Amino acid sequence: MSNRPVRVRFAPSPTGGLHIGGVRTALYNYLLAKQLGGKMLLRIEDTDQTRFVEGAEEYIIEALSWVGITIDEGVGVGGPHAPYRQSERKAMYMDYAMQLINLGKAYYAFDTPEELDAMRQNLESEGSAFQYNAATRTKLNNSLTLSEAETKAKIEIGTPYVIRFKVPPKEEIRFKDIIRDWVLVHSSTVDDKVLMKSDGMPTYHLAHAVDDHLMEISHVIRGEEWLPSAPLHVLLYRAFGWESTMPQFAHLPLLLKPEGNGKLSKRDADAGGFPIFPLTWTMPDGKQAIGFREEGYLKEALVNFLAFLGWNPGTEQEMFSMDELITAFSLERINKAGAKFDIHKAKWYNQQYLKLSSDEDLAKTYLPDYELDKAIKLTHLFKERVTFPQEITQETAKLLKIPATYDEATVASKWNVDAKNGISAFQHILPTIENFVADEIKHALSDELEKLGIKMGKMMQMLRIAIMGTGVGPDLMLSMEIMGKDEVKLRLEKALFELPKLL
RNA sequence: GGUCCGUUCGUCUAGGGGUUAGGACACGUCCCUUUCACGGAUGAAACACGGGUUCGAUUCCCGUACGGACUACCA
Repeated sequence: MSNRPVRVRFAPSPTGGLHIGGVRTALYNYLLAKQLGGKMLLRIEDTDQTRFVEGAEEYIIEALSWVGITIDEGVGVGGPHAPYRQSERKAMYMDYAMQLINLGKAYYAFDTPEELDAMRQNLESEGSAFQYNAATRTKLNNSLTLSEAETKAKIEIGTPYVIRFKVPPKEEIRFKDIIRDWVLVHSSTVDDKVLMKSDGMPTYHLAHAVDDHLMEISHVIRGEEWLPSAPLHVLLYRAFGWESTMPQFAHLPLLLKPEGNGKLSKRDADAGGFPIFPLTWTMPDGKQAIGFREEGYLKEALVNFLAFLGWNPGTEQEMFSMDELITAFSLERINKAGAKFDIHKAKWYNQQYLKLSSDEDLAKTYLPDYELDKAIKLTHLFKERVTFPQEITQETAKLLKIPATYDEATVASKWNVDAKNGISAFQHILPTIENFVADEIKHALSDELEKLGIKMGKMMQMLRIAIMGTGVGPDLMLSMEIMGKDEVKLRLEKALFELPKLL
């Protein structure tokens, strides 16, 4: 059971944009597969036709590929167990369900959704919950209470039915979860879940168990929301006689709201001003939910951040490339408790990875309209000051525009005789600076100021205002170098004309 | 309500019967600096509570509290 080849799967439903928690689940699956030389499968669980959303599958594939999760087998790439879309495997699930019926481990049920709802509501008003199980199934409308002939007749005339699993009574279900260790549940608390729906489609429970078995999945790594139904799944494996090859389970801690309590939702993301989808997702109604990619997150940063939400290597290393994650990862080091989603850390990672990116690469993609040399200089100027790469574009645009206004508060406090004389002096010597580069500009300026007895600190702030309009920004000398002598001359003239008017 | 899972700084977490309970993000202060940022240094900041077990419990056990997930012919 544990020495089988490692085969894991990510099995999302195509119901919309891929939640960031799903990306983490896929990532953990991928890390384990790569580390152990196994295979990563992508299976699309589209058994609920009512929730199917056009484009979701393509989106999932693109999202995984963007973060660097490569699929060895599955939708989009094919493989020996094709098809990998459950809707295309529809016919076989009924065969498996029939197997259980013939074994007496499943039965037909004719109760209508309305009848069941009514019973639920009734019991709920009394403070208890309805369960379709050993205690109630003998009183309900199913093949256990009907005669064989009656059942047959009902089916023949087309009465809608479902197939339910007959949970064995009085059994301790014990299974080992890699993250939570042994979990013990009594079979009396698990319901006779529907296996086949009346539309002929299997439910998740049947479909995933059958597929995981057929696809020889070795580890089921999924969210904690599946933990309560895991006992049912174990029972299913037993009923089919597949227990010896049952996958190992690992139920991942949930991603929680940044503040307050509960599962992380789209709402929280909107409220917190951060994305919840890896890529921008366009909803059927045309509304868009921005993605991490479009927001400016680098995939390396997202992956590193996500990997650390619920897992850590046990060392003090914070930065991990995908390859490093693959070697360091282990299911045993995953936490049990849910992790609050704090976007601050993601931004920090982004900044770190941005600093690590090459100036040239960034320049080419974020400043494509500039001559490469200049673009590289600009990138260098801004790279370490911003969180997102597109800010390089924005900051560049600001830098290269002659200031329309000047920061009045700073002008009010810094404009003095020294500043005025210093700026004028700088304007005068400007033509004499042959090689207009940062170092030369700085030397020329400080030499001149020394002659005049003006301290550099007395006028630098005002010089910055004169050139840039604002009191804060990147290295001024470098900025001037990039904009060029003529531009600086122009700005000084304008400033000397405008600034006195502000007093 | 029932079942299951969980609980170390504000957040992500390390650790684990005897520790000054460690790191990272965020925050404060200082240094660097023409400003801001980066970087460096530094500070504040945590074992939910109550019982056991033990020479000793944050660590093991049991309760309680709190939180979460699930409780669909959704996944």
